[in-house]
Amino acid sequence: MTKIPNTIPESMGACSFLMELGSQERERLLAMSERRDYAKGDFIFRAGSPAEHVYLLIDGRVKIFELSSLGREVILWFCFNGEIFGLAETPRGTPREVYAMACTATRVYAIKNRDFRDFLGTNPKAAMLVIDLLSCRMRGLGSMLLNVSSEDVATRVIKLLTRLGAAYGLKKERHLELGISLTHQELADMIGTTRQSVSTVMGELRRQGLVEMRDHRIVLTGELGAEYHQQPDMLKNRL
Amino acid sequence: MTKIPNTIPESMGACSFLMELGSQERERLLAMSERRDYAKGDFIFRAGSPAEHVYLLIDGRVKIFELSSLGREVILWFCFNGEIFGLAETPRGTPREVYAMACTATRVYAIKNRDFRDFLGTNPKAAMLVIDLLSCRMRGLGSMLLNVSSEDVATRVIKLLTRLGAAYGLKKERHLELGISLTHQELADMIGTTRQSVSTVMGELRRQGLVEMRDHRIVLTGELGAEYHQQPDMLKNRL
DNA sequence: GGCGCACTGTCGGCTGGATGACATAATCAA
DNA sequence: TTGATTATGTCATCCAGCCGACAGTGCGCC
Repeated sequence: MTKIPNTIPESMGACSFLMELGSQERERLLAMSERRDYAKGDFIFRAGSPAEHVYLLIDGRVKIFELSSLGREVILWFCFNGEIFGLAETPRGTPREVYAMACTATRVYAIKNRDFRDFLGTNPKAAMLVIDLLSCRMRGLGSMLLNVSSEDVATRVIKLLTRLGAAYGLKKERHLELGISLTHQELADMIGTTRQSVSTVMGELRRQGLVEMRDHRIVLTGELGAEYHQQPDMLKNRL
Repeated sequence: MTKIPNTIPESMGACSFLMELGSQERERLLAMSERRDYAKGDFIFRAGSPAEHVYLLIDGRVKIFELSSLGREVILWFCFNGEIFGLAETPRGTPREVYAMACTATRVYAIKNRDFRDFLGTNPKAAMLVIDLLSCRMRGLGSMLLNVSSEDVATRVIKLLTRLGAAYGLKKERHLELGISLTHQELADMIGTTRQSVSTVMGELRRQGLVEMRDHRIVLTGELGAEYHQQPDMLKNRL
């Protein structure tokens, strides 16, 4: 019932939540929550709407993003099994500032703000976990900001791949296969560029033997797959 | 001794920390901390160094930033009296990922990670404050990311001014004067552009009567100063 | 005073990358 | 199978904004 599939990459543990809770607390949390299912493409919440719940992601993939004034998506991060999202606007009760959309069929448990707050108040360990989680996401946003605001597109793609590799990579021999499949459009929305530019860069990287595709998954090979030990010339200062 | 000057704009209360603590907890915290003074331009910590303390800012202004591979500064935020910083790397004990530099003569109280963690563990209210704080900063970074990755320079400047106005603005008659003075270079580093571009845009805004300078402080006038009630044509979709 | 330094204003030339367009897969539904 | 939809590869065009340069201004310091 509360099966948390162990397909969650270990490295994500840092940002997972359910797994880090003791089973007792987990049960307590789930007891005060309400199950909801969403189809691919459904919004779980939208910017501007009141923030009344936090969400535990049980199954599926959720995209957290903003919309620019021209309607462009800016993806802040993805959520996977066991992660919690919808936290940031909770404390002050301000309206949502981001969108959360199910990328696949998705099951979540929704918890009322007030209940969650009470839970944290009586659960220092859980509160600490939330602090860790927010810190982790903050650092992520910080490094995204660094990327977007002062690196060229090729660098941004490489850094993004590296980051994804660190977060969702599954080791295979000497390679690193991303456990998730993303479109060029999604990659572009994560680094503030266009689909075309991503296609071009990915083409170059493939030709240089740095990435390849295996059934829709990106595989980091060669220097990119080898855990950043030495940096080849073309990667210099880009990781 | 622990005087927190009331020059702190009220709107910043959301992100201030010391002020929100009860005086008892405040004393307890300060008791376990160590005072340190920095001159303008000193680093309080650097990216790469071990993260051993969190800091309470008692007096002065601190700039939190990253460095791009080309050596460009990317300013994440500024800290003012009463705020806490250096939190994000604390939980995992990972090295610093950002730089903290004193912009003016600065006094801080440094608290050992472990002590701070214990403090939070026994102080649900303080833990909740930290959660609020991190959430608040996360949302800030999110909106910065939105800006940088998909708006043009003029829009980014206007949005930045608006945000600064909301955070640090002091109401004067029909105007909004920023309580801090920033150089064009600093503004540029906050929105991922160049000093020249900022100068140009600020010139335009001045000519259009949207901003003016009063003894080194930026003053938002006209539509920009009037608290975003109606949006004039040129601001449409930019706020 | 007068020197030095840091900040601001402005310009012209150059270019990275956005845009739009189109062709080719690959995927899915019926 | 067939048609529709979505993802990818590639190109020619164009322009926002970066860069380098230089002049003007204000301010602190000796």
